[in-house]
Amino acid sequence: MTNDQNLETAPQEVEARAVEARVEAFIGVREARRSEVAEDYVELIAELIHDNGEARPVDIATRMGVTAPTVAKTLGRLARDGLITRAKYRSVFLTEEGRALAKECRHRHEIVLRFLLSLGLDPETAERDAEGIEHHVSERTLALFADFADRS
Amino acid sequence: MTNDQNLETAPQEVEARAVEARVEAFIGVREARRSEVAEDYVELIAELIHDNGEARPVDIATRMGVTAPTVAKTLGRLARDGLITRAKYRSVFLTEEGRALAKECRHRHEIVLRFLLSLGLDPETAERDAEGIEHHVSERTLALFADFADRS
DNA sequence: GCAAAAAGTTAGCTTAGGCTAACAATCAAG
DNA sequence: CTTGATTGTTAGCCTAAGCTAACTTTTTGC
Repeated sequence: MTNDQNLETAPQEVEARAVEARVEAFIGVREARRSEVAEDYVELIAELIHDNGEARPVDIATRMGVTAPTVAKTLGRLARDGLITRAKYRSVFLTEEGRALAKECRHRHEIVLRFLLSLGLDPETAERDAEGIEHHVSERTLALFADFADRS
Repeated sequence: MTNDQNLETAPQEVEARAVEARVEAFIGVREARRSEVAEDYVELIAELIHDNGEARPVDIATRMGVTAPTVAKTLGRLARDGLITRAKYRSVFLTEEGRALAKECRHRHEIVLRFLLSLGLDPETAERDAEGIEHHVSERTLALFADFADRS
């Protein structure tokens, strides 16, 4: 410690802490990114099961805007990670864990969407932004969003 | 068209349009994801140049929370995409295009951060969420955020 | 001015998430 | 019950973004 004024927090320490927070933020965002696709799939699968009684890969592909092989590969990952079960050439089902995740995602999506709409955004833009934002809101922010939407 | 009531918009058409909007949202989010890393780097490089007079790969690595080889590879892509220039074993510089992007990102980041703070969020969480959210807010939403923060 | 430390690079591996082409299975009409 | 359309899978490719290990270059301290 080759330092003087230690009675008050030195400016460079404040700065250092800010930088550290930023680094944490970057790392956190990278982590969030890794589960984004899984969350989108699980949420969509739940929706398809609810609406159509089943979630077929072809419908997932259409709704996600990707090709069938991409869906197949992603479903393989979801199955490996214990979020879905499936049999060859058959529809997809959510595991207990998958259902829980889907529910949580839907909840977040709805709050974010409701919040954006209550801010005065048009529905199309709100939908689009919500889709991107929902994976990056902390519990704390979500609570504030819900609160705000309720008050409006 | 084996359909009846065409005087009003049929419910399944409304539904179809909603689904289409959702698909567009997914595609849009995927596009946004592709430029997220580049935006983060460019923004950070601008910051380092401003604060330290130069942007060294080692500092980028530390601040991004990744290793030096990862930075090297990413810088290669940024150079290829015309956002930065660099010479071997030397610091990194932004091109005109890179500077413009950095400025835009910083602007977005600041608005989102200011907005979250004005909602009542603590600074650490705000920083973290802003980092994730900033890449997914449309111009329209950004305007509403700025407006809200100003009014607070 | 040289040796050690720090910084930068290269090679090579991994995973995720896209794609097309080719093939296999299922389903639906006839 | 067969055949053609639809759906699903597999193989193989690509890019991005991460890593470690090994190497080169630059900087720094004596």
